[in-house]
Amino acid sequence: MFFNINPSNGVPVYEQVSRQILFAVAAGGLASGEMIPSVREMARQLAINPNTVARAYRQLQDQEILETVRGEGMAVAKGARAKCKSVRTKLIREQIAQVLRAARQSQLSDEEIRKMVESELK
Amino acid sequence: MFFNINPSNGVPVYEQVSRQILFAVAAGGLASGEMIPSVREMARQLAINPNTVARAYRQLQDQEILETVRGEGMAVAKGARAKCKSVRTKLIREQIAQVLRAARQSQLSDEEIRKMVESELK
Amino acid sequence: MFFNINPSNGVPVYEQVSRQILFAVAAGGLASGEMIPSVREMARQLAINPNTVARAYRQLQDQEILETVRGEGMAVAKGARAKCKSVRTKLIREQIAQVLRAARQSQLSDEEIRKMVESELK
Amino acid sequence: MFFNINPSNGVPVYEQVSRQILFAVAAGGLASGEMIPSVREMARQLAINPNTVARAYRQLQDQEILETVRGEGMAVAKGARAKCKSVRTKLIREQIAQVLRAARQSQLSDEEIRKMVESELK
DNA sequence: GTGGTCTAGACCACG
DNA sequence: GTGGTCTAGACCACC
Repeated sequence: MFFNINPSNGVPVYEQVSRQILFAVAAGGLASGEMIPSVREMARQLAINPNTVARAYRQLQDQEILETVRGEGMAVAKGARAKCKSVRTKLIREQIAQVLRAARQSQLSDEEIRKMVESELK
Repeated sequence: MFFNINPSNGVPVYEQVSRQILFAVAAGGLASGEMIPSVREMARQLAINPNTVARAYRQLQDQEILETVRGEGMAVAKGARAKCKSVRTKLIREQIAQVLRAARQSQLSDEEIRKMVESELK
Repeated sequence: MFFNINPSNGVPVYEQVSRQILFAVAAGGLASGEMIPSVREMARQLAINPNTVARAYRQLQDQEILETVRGEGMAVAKGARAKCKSVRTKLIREQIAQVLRAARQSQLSDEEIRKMVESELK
Repeated sequence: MFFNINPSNGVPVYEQVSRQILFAVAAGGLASGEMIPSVREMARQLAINPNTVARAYRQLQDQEILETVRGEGMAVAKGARAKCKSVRTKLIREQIAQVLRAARQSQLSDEEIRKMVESELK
């Protein structure tokens, strides 16, 4: 697992964790049925509190992306990849929509917006 | 003033206020030298706490977009419009950059991103 | 608020809290827009830890039954009543289905099951 | 033995095992005196931990539903069938009572409850 | 004052 | 060993 956590980032740590797992599943780096590192192990690797990891895992469990295997740990649920892909797309889409709304509200023309996007895509 | 405030929105209320004033100036709806409603009046109209309005005004004052007129209240500063336009553009630019970073981190290709932007621009 | 918490009940405390709020909304005891007691206040009344209350509230917020009003507290979201009613019914329905499945799996006839239900309804 | 074990099910695995044996005896699928598979054999078949099977067997032994036969293994005890039937009934009865309590607490009328039960009985 | 996040440490049932 | 729950106490931004 190669996760980067930035604790002073505005984005909550548990969100960073769950999002990176979600993206990893969406990208195929974590397959259905595969076990993920235990709460304690992940906490140790990321140098954060186990409760924070547990919260991230719980969030994914609520979305049926992870499932607990009693006494063993947590595994990627079946059908998780499709779900993660769609969630990922929806997340990005929402963010884009939000920015574009702000941009328009501030009277930028579509052409100006496009130019900004292109210049940021480099 | 036709501002919409949404207190259960994620965005701090004082931010919503100051941003909407900033955008109004940038768009020419508020001209240099024009007086803006008093803290109390604005608070009454928006049904929010006067402290919150004061904070928004203070923030704009720090950016030299508003200025106090002794004994009268606050007015839009000289040169505010140009400043607001540039701030507005920088704000939007930053937001776009941030979203694009997130999109890339989640493994979307530039082409997919462009398509999403276009579809959201409708 | 007249909530009963039983900490040694099998059912997690945060679940008891969120369920009782959900039922109160479903029953009309808490109307949309109404503020609910603050995390700290509720924790004090129930003599439990604020974090536990916060978890219950968060759970309801994820279901869009509660919403946070910045700096003020949490309020019952609009449309919450209908949602609570349907969730409540679904919860009960699931439990009933589960029990009936168990009953049938253990070879009880429908008639015997009906008799048990009636006798328990007293 | 045709048992289904689901480790990500909420119900402890050892409970699932012991309950399914209990039901099998109650239903007559396992007669008094009949040997049941050894701990190891059962564990192999169900692909679970032998300790878990042992715990299930021990539980049934405590209820005098299974008994050890020196040097041979475990067998269904004399009088087990009647006992299993009564345990089974008690279990179901308790579950029904519990659900009905929950249903009432959530303000459903007896009539509504009956309707739900009937609809779930199909 | 409010909720939100994070840490720390404890206890539990389960396998 | 695993996850789940709960407590306690700290810090933050916001109103």
